[in-house]
Amino acid sequence: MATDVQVALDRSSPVPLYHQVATAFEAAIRDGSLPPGTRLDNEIELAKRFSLSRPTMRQALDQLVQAGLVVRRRGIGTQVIEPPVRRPLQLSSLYDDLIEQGSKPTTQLLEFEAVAADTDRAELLGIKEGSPLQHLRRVRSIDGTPLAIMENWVPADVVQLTPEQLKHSGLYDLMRANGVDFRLAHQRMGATVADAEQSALLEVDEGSPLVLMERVARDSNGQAVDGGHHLYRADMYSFEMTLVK
Amino acid sequence: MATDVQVALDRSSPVPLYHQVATAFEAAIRDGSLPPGTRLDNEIELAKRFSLSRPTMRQALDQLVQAGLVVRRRGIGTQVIEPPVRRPLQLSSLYDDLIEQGSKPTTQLLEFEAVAADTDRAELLGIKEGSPLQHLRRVRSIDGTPLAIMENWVPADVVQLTPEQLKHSGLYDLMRANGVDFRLAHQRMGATVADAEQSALLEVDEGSPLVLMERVARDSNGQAVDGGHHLYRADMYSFEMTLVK
DNA sequence: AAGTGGTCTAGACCACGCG
DNA sequence: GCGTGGTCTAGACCACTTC
Repeated sequence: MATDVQVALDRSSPVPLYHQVATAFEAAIRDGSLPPGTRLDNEIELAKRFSLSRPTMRQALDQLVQAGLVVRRRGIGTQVIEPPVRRPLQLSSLYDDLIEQGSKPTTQLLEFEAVAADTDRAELLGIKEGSPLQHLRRVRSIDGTPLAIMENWVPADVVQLTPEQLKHSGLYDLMRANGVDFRLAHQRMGATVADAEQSALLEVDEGSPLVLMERVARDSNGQAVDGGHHLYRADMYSFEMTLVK
Repeated sequence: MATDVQVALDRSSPVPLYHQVATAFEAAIRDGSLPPGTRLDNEIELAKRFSLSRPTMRQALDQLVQAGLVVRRRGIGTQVIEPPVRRPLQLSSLYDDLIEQGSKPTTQLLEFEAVAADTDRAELLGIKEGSPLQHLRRVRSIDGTPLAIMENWVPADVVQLTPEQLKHSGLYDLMRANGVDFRLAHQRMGATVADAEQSALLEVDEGSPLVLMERVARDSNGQAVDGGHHLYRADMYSFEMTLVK
């Protein structure tokens, strides 16, 4: 089996070796060099080829498993999996597609104000009631078509935002640039229908389906740094994920 | 900081040591023995305490990170984060979810028939057009309240289902019992609104929001073993997940 | 019996955060 | 400077699948 993946390993790079290797394999799988069903060499052979130890090679392969790109079975080997099929009809990840095509999302800032945390917000973010928050409400559009209404609450002590900044950058980019180190997020996805105001903002009929996402993001201290409530047009957005056992 | 987690390690058990340790910590975190903010001992200390090597102890801690239970930072240490009401991403079915919550779901089998794969279905499952499939359509209720309309396509060569079995078990349980080894699933979530038939089945108003989930599950061979198209009442279902790093 | 991945060990050096 | 997690090595034994 030809598993001729080319890797230019840079041992002086800050990027871990296992990640360099995994990235190379991921690229080879995605561009078709390693078509679905391909059986990779065993990990000892691969480790030898890249002059790595077996544990390091394993760490790279584990990353591919986690990404849902290969399956591994003892006694059998490692095989490239069938990629998920994107159906052109119905719901599609138009947002991702447009981003890949080079379209630029634009953001309209509807509201930006300092507020005190009410009971719900305080509980959600794990902070004291009455704590100072920044509340923002935005509409994100792509090529002039509204895609989402995004409402966020950011604790004032995390970062001080300005309306000017928010017009030119995404919230998360902005927060990262200000030293916020996102580590994990809990999110919940559901569905709802557009009311009068929402339908006007998103340019859809009242009663149209919307994807609802609520998210709490935390930094490396475990401190909540953002609470988000987002509504997406269902005809322009769906959330794809790969679950690995 | 008192990190007095008790573990009865069984080295003769088929359960890996790192998993035994991780499970013990997970239990301690979930039951409050290790409240949020608790700082664990460093991994070398922990390894010594459980008589494990450092890599094995690390593997256990990595599992906790992956589950979104702790954060680790070099130079700082390992800290327990907010109480994990959320469950991690995992392969599951609605039936499994409900069982875990202690509820008693019931299933009504609307349709069960042998069909040949049409173009869409063949592409979705990665099989030949015209291949024999089992098509089923069910309504899942909980305590008498309809929760979901579930439509599935299962290749005939994967498992032979019977209507009788489907009334008493979840589809995934049934398939597992027949030797199907689920390994991964690709799924997509979106939103839609109930049409006349759907609203009648789910006992909601026409135009009510529904959570749409499409899923392709694969076994350890990478073969597609189920294609599902599920509609959930938005007022009774949402999907929670934890994203790490 | 041969080959595979899964687990485990006992070290080593490095990058980072802090005092 | 010190302690922390992050990375990497070079082995070992085992469980499982296939022939």
